[in-house]
Formats: sequence, structure tokens, C-alpha cells
Amino acid sequence: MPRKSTQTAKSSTQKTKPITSYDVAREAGVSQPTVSRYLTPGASVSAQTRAKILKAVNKLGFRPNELARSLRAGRPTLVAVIVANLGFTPEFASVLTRRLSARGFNTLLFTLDQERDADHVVDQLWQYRVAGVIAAVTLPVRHVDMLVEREIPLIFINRVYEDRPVNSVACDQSEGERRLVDGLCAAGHRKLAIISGPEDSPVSRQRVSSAAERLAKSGLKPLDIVVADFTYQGGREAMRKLAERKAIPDAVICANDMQAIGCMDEARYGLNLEVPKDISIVGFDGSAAGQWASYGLVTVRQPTDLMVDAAIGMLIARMDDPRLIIEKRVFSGELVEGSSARMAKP
Amino acid sequence: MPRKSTQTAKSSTQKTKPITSYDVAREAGVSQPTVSRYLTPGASVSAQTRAKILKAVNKLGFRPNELARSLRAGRPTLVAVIVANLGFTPEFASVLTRRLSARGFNTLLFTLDQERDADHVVDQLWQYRVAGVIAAVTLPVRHVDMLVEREIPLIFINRVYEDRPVNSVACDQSEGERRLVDGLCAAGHRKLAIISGPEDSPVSRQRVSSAAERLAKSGLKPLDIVVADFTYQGGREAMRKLAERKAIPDAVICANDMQAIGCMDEARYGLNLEVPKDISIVGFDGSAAGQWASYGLVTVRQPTDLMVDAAIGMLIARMDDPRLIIEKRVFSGELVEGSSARMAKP
DNA sequence: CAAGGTTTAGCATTCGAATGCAACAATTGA
DNA sequence: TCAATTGTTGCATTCGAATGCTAAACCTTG
Repeated sequence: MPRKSTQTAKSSTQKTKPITSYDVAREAGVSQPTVSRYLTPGASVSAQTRAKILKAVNKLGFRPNELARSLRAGRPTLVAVIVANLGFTPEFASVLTRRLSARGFNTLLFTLDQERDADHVVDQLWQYRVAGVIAAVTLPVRHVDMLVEREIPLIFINRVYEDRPVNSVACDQSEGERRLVDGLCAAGHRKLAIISGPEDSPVSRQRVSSAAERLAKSGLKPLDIVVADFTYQGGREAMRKLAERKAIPDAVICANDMQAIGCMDEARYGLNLEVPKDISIVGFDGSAAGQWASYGLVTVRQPTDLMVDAAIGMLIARMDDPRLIIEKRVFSGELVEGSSARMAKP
Repeated sequence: MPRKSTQTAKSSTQKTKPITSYDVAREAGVSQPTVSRYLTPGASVSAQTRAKILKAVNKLGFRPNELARSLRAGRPTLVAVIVANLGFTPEFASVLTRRLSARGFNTLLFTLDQERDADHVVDQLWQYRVAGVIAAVTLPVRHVDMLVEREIPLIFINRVYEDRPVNSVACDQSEGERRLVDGLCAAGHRKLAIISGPEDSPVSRQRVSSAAERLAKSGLKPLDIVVADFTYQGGREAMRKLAERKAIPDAVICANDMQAIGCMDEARYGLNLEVPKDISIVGFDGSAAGQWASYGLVTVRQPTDLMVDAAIGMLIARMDDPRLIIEKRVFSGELVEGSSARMAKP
């Protein structure tokens, strides 16, 4: 139960009104537009006036109202960042925020649980007249089209809309899966199972179908495909289901690292299997936890920093010229070696 | 290396101008203020007019400009959320965002790496005239005072400023440490070491001093105190340092879960110790990873959801009345049992 | 010292929605 | 039927900063 400890605020009777450029102008004995020019880089203000205004600004603690500024200028400084609740996005959000801040933009963060929330989110960011949108989630095409039509720069991370004129940065999922599958097959695995992400996740679909296709190239078919959440618990449950069916696979390809970690724990502590002796497990993403000594996860690391930089670069380029050529950049992931799977060297 | 694939945007020649309430008014054959009233809940607009406007709104795809709205109304709908880069805050941010959104607020996210960035952040949120601030980081008192003076609602999470009139929600650190220490001592541990967080972290200082005090109550002194980052790597390095010095401790109290996880991995895989037979390890936070089967971390779980709800409740109460009584709420953490430490039942 | 050019600062207006006030219409009651 | 009340709507103005235009003040240069 929460305990309380209270104290009264000092009751200041006068209501603190925000300080405006007019207050500064009065204090400095100049006009409001002069204060405005003082704030505008490159505008002509004499050294004397500048000094007077600077003094007034410091005395009153004036900060220009960004709302009024954006309203007038039509060039807002807010960028909407939309992330999904789960997956590897939390770190993405903080990296993005820092990089955006370095470029003079602030982050309006939206978290999307289910796709139906997208309506609300798009509505909101539209109301804020954001300078651009960086989305690490799938948006319904009608919203994508709407944003495109309004010429709001829109960059997707790890979602590619082939038939829509929107930018995207992505990690090459099929190349990554190819390397994983090839490594596993070359090391002698024959009974490979796949743990898929939710069926409505395009990332998952891409990874799973890439893996299955590559298996087919080696004349193999996945022993089993189990659908699970992109979570630790999802991975555990999926592994348990795999064990209940037919033969236990000799390798499991998970749709992301979180699942793979859950999968390993279930294999070890639920099924008493030795990893990688009895079973090999691989993931996808390159999460920090996967590299912990307890897991040593074999996975594909997405070049997060490069991808974020590229996304922000695109965003700014588009803001400068909304009719720029659309670019869909694909980055190669890096195969991370580890102790969670028997892999053949390429 | 990134590969490129490009396509040209369809070059729409007319510049898409944002749709304003004036456009809607013209389309519907009414005046702009009437459109505004249509948007204001409780304002009187006849059914006929309402229908005409609704039609125009849908036809043009009008969304009111939130910037103009906030500017005029003086009641902004943005809430600044400041989180630290590290620690258990990523999930905090997404929980906060979702809850705020449910209450009609949007999140302006700031990530703070070092304390010197605080200047910039406070400057920014002030410029946006945010409705309030929720901070899960320490801010310099001069900034706290400034925000208080401006009557911007300010809620701290896990930072308590005893001598400042600001709200806070926190988990009772000393109670948590007390339980951990008592459990360890009662189970027969005598050589306890502490891994501290960075020295400038108040949370860490509180946890470490609480633990040390409680040890003193049992007539013990910490065998050693090692300073480390709040990270996995920090925990590993700290454990290695502990092993290099004097006797290896029989229990390690870490300043957070992330450290504890690193500490366990180093003990097991670096030092070949068995956990908890050779060494007990406890953390603090209640992170998801700590509960994974590989770790089974004994820790104190902070009631994140309750804390976030309380914070938002306070925020809204303060926005309604900025001179409300200051509340500093303290929540009890829940002792999480596990397999990482030999603990006596309370 | 005058003609011309260049800073510098002020006036008026703009961005888009909300609101006090006043006017008009519709409804009610006497 | 007329006055009083209620319900709608428009007009004018507001929020705070930026900017085109204009008028001074300053500095060149011949």
C-alpha cells in the first residue's frame, strides 16, 4: 500500500503569466518585431539593441513560444515517431530521439498496440502538423496514402511498401535468413522447425517465408511452423508446442531474438535439452540480451545506428524537397556467431 | 553496404495547402467561428448546421491545427516525458505514452544522456509550453525551481526532492533493500559485497546506503563496494573486480537488475561459480529479463503500473489546480523470490 | 556637402482556432 | 399578439512570433 507524505505549496497569489516577446520588447525599450529579429539568425539588429534585448531576455527568462513560431512559420519542429509496443523498438525510440534532437527536432512519441489504434495516432500527428513521420510499425495503406497526399515526409523502418511512394530503411531479411539457414544446413541439421511471429506481422511473414524458401533450396521442408508472439513467453510456449508434436527438431529458427531466448530457456529448463548439442537455436535482430553469456545467441544483427541515421537523413532531405526521388534503402545484417547453434563457417 | 532501389514520386504540381477551419466554413456556407463551435464540445450549434459542417469536414479531410488551438487556449496537450538512456526506463516510456494518450495527452519524449543535456531539454520543453513534465531522471535543482516557479506541473518518478515543492512517486528503496539484506543474512550469508551504480545517481546512492545501513544492523560491514554502470557489462566487470580482491563474497547486492544479470553471468561463466550454491546474487527493479529461467533473479519489483498511474493522476490534478498540495507518494516494492540467491523466508 | 546606398527599427499583418459580445431567429408564456 | 426567454450565428478580437513594407538613421563616395 502506498504511504503518503505531504506538504503545502507556497501559495503565490499572482498567476505566473508566460513571458512573451512583447514583455521583452517593453523591458528593452524596443518593438516586438525587433525582439523577433533578434531571435532570427541572420536578421539585422545593431550591437547595442542586441545587448539591450539580451539583458531583458536574461532578466525575464524569456523563451520563445514554439507553438506560435510553428504556427506562423509553417515549418514545425516536431517529428512523430511511431513504435510498436513489442519487439526491439524501445531502444530504437531512444536512439531516434537523441539523433533527432541533435538535428533540432523534437520527438512526438506514439506507441501502437493494435492496428486499430493507427486511426487515432494518424489523426493526432496530423493535428500537430508534424514535420515528418518515422514509423517502425505497419500503417494501413489508407493512412499512408493520406500522409503522402499531404506531402508529410514519411519514413518506414523495416516496413517496405513496394507500391507506395514512401521512403524506407530496412534490413535485408531474406539475406539474413539465407545465411542462417545455410549455416545450419551446412552443419548437418536436417529437421528444422520455424517459430513464426504473429500472422499479421509483415516482418515475421518475410522472415518465415525467406527461411522456408531457402530451406527448399536445400531440398528440405520445415518440420513444423508454430505461430507465437514476439516475446520471451511466446518463444517458450512455441518451443513447448514443438516438443509435443512429432519429432523434436534439431534446429529452431525464431522470428526474433526475444522468441529465441524464450525458446532456449524452454529447451534447457523445460525440456532438459542441451544447446547446441541437442538442438540449435537462432534468432533475428541482434538484441543486447541475446549476446549475454547465458545465451550467446546466433542471430543477424541489424545495423540499428546506420538505419536510424539513414532514416533521419531521408526525413530531412524530404522536408527540404517533398518531391524528391523516393528511396528505399536496404542494409545488410551482420551474422553474429555464438554458442546457441552449431553453424558451418560460410 | 546498403543497396538502393529508387522510383520517382508522382509530381503533383499544386502545393498541398493544409485545410483550415475557414476552408470548411466556406464549403459549408457558414462562418469560421461556427466551425470552431462545432469542434467545441458543449457549444450550441443547430442540427442542420452541424450536418453541413460534418459533410464539409469529411469532404475536405479537415483536422483542426493543434498548434493554433494550444496557442489560443493556453491549455496545451503535450506532456514532456524525460527518461534516462539506461536503466529500466524504456518500458516506462511506452507505458506512460499509452496512458497519457488515453487521457488525451501526447508525449514529447526527451532522452537524457548526461546531466549537462538537461539545460537543452528544459529549454525545449519550456518552449513548447508543455502541460506538464514527468521526469524519470534527476534534474538540477535550478531547473526544478524554474519549473516550479512557472507553475508547470512536475512529477518525478523515483527521484524525491525532499526540500522542493514537487510531486513524486517512488518505490521505497530502503524497505526493499532491507528485505533483501535481511533475507540474505538470515540465510547465513556473512561476506556480502555491494555493486553500486554510478556515484552521481541518487537512486544508486539510496539503494547502496540503505543496504549498508541494514547490514550494520546485523553487525556486518560490506566486504567490498564496487562502482559500476547500470548495465550488463557494468555488472560483469564489477563481479570480476570483486573476485580479484580479498575473499570472494558469498552474496552480492547489485544496484539494479541489469547489473545483477551481468554479475550472474560473470560468476557462472567467468569465475565458474555456482549460483546460488557458491554465491548469492540479488538485484533491484523487477525487470522482465531478471525473471527469465536462466536467471530467476531475486529482486524487488517496483509496481510500475501503479506508479505510472499515480504520476499521471498527480499531473492532471496539478494541471487543474497548480497550487494543490504537494504529494510525495511512496510505493512498497514486492520481494520477488527466485533461484539466484539463498534467502530465508521472512 | 550632397546624392546614393545600406543598415536598422517600427507598423501592420499573418498563421488557425477560440471566444466575448451583440444581433437575430425561434420558442414559450401570458 | 406581444414580451421575455432561449438558442444560433456572425463580427471582431485574441494568443505569440515572424515578416513584407516603409521610414528613418547611418555610412559611403564623388
